Amino acid sequence: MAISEAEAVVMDVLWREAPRSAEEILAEVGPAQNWQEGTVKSLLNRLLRKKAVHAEREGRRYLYTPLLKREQYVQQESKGLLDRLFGGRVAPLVAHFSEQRKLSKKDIAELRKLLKELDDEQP
Amino acid sequence: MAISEAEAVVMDVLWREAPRSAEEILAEVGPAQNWQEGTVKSLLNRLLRKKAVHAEREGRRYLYTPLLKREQYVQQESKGLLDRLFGGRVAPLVAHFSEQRKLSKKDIAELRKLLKELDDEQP
DNA sequence: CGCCATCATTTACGCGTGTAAACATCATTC
DNA sequence: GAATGATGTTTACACGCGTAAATGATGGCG
Repeated sequence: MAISEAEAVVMDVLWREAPRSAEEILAEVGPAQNWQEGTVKSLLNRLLRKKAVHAEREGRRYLYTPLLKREQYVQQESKGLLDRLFGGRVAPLVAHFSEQRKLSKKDIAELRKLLKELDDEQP
Repeated sequence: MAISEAEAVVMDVLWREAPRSAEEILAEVGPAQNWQEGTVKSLLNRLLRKKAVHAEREGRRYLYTPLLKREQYVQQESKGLLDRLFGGRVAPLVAHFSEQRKLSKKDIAELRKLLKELDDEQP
């Protein structure tokens, strides 16, 4: 089963640093999200059930470690969107952002560099 | 309220051609999706409630037309993903697909063309 | 040892979703 | 004009999600 958006917020904390306790996660995510302790605990339990995190007892509490890798998650999510909206092809997606004027100078520079590298690697 | 994935499938049919009757929509989407008539009707009603489509009586049935434009929907969806996963920047997204070897020759060619055009337009 | 503070686990609840059956409406045919 | 068939509308139901309160377990303190 796919992990939900709220769950992904918790994963994000763990991807930045792990292992972490529920309390630490709450501290990092509570203010921005306005979540209470119970909320975070529930999300952690659902993530456990989905085998997206692993919990290891440390004294009185548990420390949580991500099992699902960020790269995997990003992969699934972006492939889903790409397939649903752009026929699975990257260029139309970029074209979309381009039309939308959502390409920053920095983006353009980086894209150029990226293409150059692809060139070099495959002459 | 945002439109759901199943609802988007119905919208897709309407974006390809509109107006259309429920029956026509079912004919196009039923086989692939394994949906029954009631399902499509419900989705249409929810889309009506969300003001994503408009219905106009034509004799005994209704003809549905999209109100939400495909471009708007694509915009929302892709901005959401971009913000959530790539800090709102396009280049990292493309880099991600590049690492994943998801860039086809065609993609690369098109991206190159796109960058060239951006160049020309803003000398 | 018994109680309090900490954690975690369970249970709850309203809401959207996917899916569809039940019901209502209305035009067409006998 | 009543029965039939085609459409649309209402209602239903299980499930995941966001959010949190209630309950349970456990280790430390007096």
